Amino acid sequence: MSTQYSISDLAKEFDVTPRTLRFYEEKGLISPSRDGQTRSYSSADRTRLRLILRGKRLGLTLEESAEIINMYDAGAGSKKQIQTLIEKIREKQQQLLEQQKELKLMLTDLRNAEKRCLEALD
Amino acid sequence: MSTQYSISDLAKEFDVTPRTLRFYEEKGLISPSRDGQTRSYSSADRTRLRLILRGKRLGLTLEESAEIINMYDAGAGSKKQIQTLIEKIREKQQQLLEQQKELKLMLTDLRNAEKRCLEALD
DNA sequence: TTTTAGCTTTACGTTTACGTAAACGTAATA
DNA sequence: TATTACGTTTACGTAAACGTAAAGCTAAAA
Repeated sequence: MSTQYSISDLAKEFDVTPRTLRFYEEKGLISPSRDGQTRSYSSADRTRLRLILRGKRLGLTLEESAEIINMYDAGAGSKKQIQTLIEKIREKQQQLLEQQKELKLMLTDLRNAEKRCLEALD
Repeated sequence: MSTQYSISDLAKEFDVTPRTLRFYEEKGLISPSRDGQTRSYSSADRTRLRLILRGKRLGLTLEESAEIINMYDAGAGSKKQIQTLIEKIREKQQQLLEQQKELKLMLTDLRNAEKRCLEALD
């Protein structure tokens, strides 16, 4: 059998609580299989979790992350579906590029603030 | 008198509701003066608002934005205060740099997803 | 003068992303 | 055998960031 993870395995690895993982499942973000009653996470589930958390660190909502993740998984689908996906992907890329600009602005400002503070230390 | 703005002036310019501006004031993020009973925003207030919203677009909480903004404004203060500020500024810079990495990762992933989708269109 | 437009405060409602506790099952360990 | 550790579901609670509605003041326009 391929590697499977328990709920607390993943919780510890990614520093979240089991509650969080159950919540993500409730929201349809991850769908681990069951070993009897208990959840069993595949490495694909683990990857999904990593992507969700990456999205969170960028300030995305869970829904937005779900949208992006479903883009990765979209190999199948009709031509029309795929084209819609491509549009959404490009939209999201645009958003991230904007965010990158804001981030640079803020970093510049912070460096200036630091400089002023250092100068104030004379 | 220097330029002053009404609550709806700023709301329109930054595409937020007056409620949002009152909320920020309630949280101590902006402190417009009063023209009798009504709020009157200076260009400094306007700048603070711009910084708050920039922080929001980066996924910062209002409290985090407030922290950063207070860094900009910190010209005065004791040496110890300033040194504490500098540490916080560097911390925040570190966070933003990490965020920048995540962002690049996600952009790369999205470009790959786009590519796969395009290839699936054969 | 009455209506309209915009401002105010007060206060309860809403969504997101979980936290926390109750009540229970199971399996290994003391 | 009883405790400990881990899992489950169900359900109410919570913080953040506003939305929305009520009730009232004020000035300009119809």
